[in-house]
Amino acid sequence: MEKLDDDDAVQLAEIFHLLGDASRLRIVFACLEGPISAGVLARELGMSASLVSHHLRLLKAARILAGDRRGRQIFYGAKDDHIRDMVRDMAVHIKEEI
Amino acid sequence: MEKLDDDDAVQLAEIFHLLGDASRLRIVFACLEGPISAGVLARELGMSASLVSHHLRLLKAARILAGDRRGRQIFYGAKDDHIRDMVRDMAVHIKEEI
DNA sequence: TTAATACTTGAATAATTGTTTAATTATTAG
DNA sequence: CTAATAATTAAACAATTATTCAAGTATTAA
Repeated sequence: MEKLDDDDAVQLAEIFHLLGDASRLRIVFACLEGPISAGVLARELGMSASLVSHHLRLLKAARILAGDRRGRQIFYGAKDDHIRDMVRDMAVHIKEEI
Repeated sequence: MEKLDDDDAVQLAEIFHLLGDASRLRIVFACLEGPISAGVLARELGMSASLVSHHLRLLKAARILAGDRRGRQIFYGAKDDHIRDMVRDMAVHIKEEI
């Protein structure tokens, strides 16, 4: 890992870009702790349901989060363990740095 | 590492946001390979000198890159080893994921 | 000094994107 | 069935930001 071609750069940048918004990042971290419904996310983070939903759509599309419907609620969590570890590791790295 | 308060989210998001642009990401990776002048960066990446300079300013401000003047050229590289490792690790994680 | 090179800066533009508002779909309870 | 809850969607808006263009500041060579 040293070389980064143009397509890699675009793909990588897309993921970084998704994590590069404070609202979305807070949503992602809230989901890392365990499945949480869209409504509870909105309430706990103090965002409108609409805004949370918009961000969830992007995070789902990027396969960072996954939704699991149960009744009329949809619970969101990390798409898989690898994603969870990745996000945590990146946060650890950056927090050490600052 | 589980809790992320609002300030953390903003700070973290700022770094992610900087890496979340393909042009800037290509600049960062080019600099990871070793000190490289702004002009060579522009030529090799096919960007205008002005654009590269604007991006370098942001990356310097965030202490991701550092510049070292030598004659009339300024060579840019990772601010320190920790930054270098961090960026590489994040890229590795994400490339594994996709 | 002047001329040339290397890089930066500021202003303007073009494009993207985060957020809101209002309307809509899905699911369940009565 | 209707009413109520949970979430999504579309359109519009506001704000941010990537990029370009033109002018400006260092540094060195002649």
